[in-house]
Amino acid sequence: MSDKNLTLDQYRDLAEFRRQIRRFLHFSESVAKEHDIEPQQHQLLLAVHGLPEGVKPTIREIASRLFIQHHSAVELVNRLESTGAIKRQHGADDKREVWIRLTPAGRTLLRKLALAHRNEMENSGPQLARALQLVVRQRRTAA
Amino acid sequence: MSDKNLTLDQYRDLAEFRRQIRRFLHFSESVAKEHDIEPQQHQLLLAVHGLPEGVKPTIREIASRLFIQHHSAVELVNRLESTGAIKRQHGADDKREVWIRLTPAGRTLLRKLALAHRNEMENSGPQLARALQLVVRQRRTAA
DNA sequence: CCATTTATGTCGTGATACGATATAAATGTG
DNA sequence: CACATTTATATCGTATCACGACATAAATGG
Repeated sequence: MSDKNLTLDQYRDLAEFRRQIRRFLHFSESVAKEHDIEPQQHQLLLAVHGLPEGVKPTIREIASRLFIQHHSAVELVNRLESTGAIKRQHGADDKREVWIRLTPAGRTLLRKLALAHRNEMENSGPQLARALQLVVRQRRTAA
Repeated sequence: MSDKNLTLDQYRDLAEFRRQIRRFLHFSESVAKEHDIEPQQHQLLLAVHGLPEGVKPTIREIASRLFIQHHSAVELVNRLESTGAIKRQHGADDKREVWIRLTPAGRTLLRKLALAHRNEMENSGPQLARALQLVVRQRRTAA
């Protein structure tokens, strides 16, 4: 099914794919810091605000969506709360839960960042798509 | 040219795109740690081995390709050298330069990781492509 | 009613990336 | 050819982040 070796071109395609991801992430980190927010905190804001319909914005849910442990999410929430971008709201139903709510300041901040990202996708989008295509294509035509 | 507002769906598409990137990176980090190497060190190995034809594997070149400062690359190289995955080779031409060379152990390690990534792309590839498409499409049909 | 599970929080640690700073080799300019 | 400048690498202290280990409180299930 899958060959046990890789050609040099396959390494290069993988490297180029990672490079494009890093290019995008580097842009994202720069924009975040220009707006005085740490990159990971920005991503938590986006994850909360971009939650699908009907999903509760709890610590655990967000941690799961960010692929981090719950206590890592707790720390991000602590920092975001201290800067005033979010506030904690204790669960009305289940009192163990903590619901994360963006403050007006948090929403304003996220909107600026999201607009910058939307614009950047005009550059990153095609480059990422191309690099991704090369990796996936090589995968299919291997063997 | 670009609207100053975003719909909730646009936030959700951006969030989903970031989620897919994080899913892939989380997989990548897991595989790296299973092979007893730190994620960033793995990426440096790949960047070196996947260098285009004729590009010198110097610290500065690699730092540029990873979008990090040169001294951050120095630290990664220090750790990789201490684990025996790479070795430093002083530039024959320009004695200031340090050329990074994978050791046989480093190449074996990278090959295992690259194979695992190539397989994973079968899952991540389509999911990433779909999420990316939604973000870029929304960008085009906005306004 | 109490053992267990679930949700969140605290603490200490290690990897990473950075700015500031340092050193050595190469280069340019008079 | 001296010497100021640039280039390539390295060191040091600091902050963010993610983790494992552990703790606490609320919900749940025999």
